[in-house]
Amino acid sequence: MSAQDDKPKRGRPQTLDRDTVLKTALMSYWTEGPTRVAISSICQMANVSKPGLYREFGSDDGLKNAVLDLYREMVLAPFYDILTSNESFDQQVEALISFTIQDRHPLGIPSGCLQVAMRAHKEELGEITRGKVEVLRRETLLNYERWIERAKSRGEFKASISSEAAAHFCDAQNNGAMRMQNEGVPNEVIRKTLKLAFSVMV
Amino acid sequence: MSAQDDKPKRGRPQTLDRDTVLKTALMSYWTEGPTRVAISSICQMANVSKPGLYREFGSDDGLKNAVLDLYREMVLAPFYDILTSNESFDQQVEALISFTIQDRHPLGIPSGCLQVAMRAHKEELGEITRGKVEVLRRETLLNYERWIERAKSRGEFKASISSEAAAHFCDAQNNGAMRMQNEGVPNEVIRKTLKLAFSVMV
DNA sequence: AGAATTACGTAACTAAAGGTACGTTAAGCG
DNA sequence: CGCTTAACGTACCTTTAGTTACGTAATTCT
Repeated sequence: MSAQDDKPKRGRPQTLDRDTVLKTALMSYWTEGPTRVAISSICQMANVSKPGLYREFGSDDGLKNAVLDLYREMVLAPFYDILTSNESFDQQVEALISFTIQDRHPLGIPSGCLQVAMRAHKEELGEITRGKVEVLRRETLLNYERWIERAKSRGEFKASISSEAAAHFCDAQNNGAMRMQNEGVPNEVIRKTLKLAFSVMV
Repeated sequence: MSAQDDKPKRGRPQTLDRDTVLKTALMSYWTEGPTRVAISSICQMANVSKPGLYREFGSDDGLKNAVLDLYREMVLAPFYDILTSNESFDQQVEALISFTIQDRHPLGIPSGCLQVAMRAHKEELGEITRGKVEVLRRETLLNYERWIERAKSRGEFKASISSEAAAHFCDAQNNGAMRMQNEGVPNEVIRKTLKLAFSVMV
């Protein structure tokens, strides 16, 4: 199991940089939309050949699936972290809002959310990617649910509603914020809608 | 201006039924998603030839644009009507929720909302359709805004938030509900999230 | 060194979808 | 009747995007 770097490599060494391809694809999908980026375009940007990419990821579907894994690690995990932090519930809500509507230009981060986009385009994705999207959706909802359960047990959650429905509610607010961002609604307006929405819980 | 039915028709009479094509396309786009239905497929279902359809609508873009007009008339207008009814604000809210989560199977209506789908796929649409989508988006927001202004002037609107932001908030809730419907969330859960959301306003 | 192995990338192939050229047909007009 | 007008629909064209066949190059093993 100790897959060290020193593999006794046989045959021509690989020059394709998996990480570069993944990051290139991630940013493209995020910026342009997951169904609007051609494999060829990714190959050009990442300076790899099409067969090279196919050797590494198997298919368009395989690539998107791998990109989602990366997105989960880079974006979703930090988001989830807020939900399990040691802050108070209303501090966490505040953190979620800040995370969501932070000014992204300076950070080189595209607007919107790749998960939201993938979910909106679910039907146009391959089988593997669709499966991953569904897994991430459930994971997201579960994280919200646990967060709310914890807040309830501390008496910090005010609304009288099932944690399941509350999780869907939070998810809807986040989706809405990401959509507004894509549609060009000013960040301040988005912030107000989120504040209003979350005010029913704290 | 009196374009009566009795046109002095010259040349071969048209057999293509514009209305049938529009309804067929509308239901297909609504059910499958506006970017997942091929022109050829609509032609087959509506029993028209491709050149025939192109003669009538000019292009894929023209067809989608015309379909949106029909959707506005068939679905959005009745929705807007709720916002201008003579009921009290909370009755209107109740009506909106009922309209949104009504059981559609018996009525032969697909789940989700074509406007929501079009907005989510805006980048993949032609210029004309994209324009129409934007017009409808503004119209929807404006209708919410007027509704809220009216409720405020009657003292029925409780939240202290600009009408603009409140309109975006309502729009987000509706979008969220339609997305949940597409993702298979039970109607009762959707109802609960809507109740929770709108509870901040009444 | 040469056999075995593995990755490389050019140049195709294939399918799907939007769109159209063009000969045909059905009407009114003179 | 034939001329004009206008819609009809078969059979194509064109582009785009996912995918791969195949000859070549770079390594390790014996």
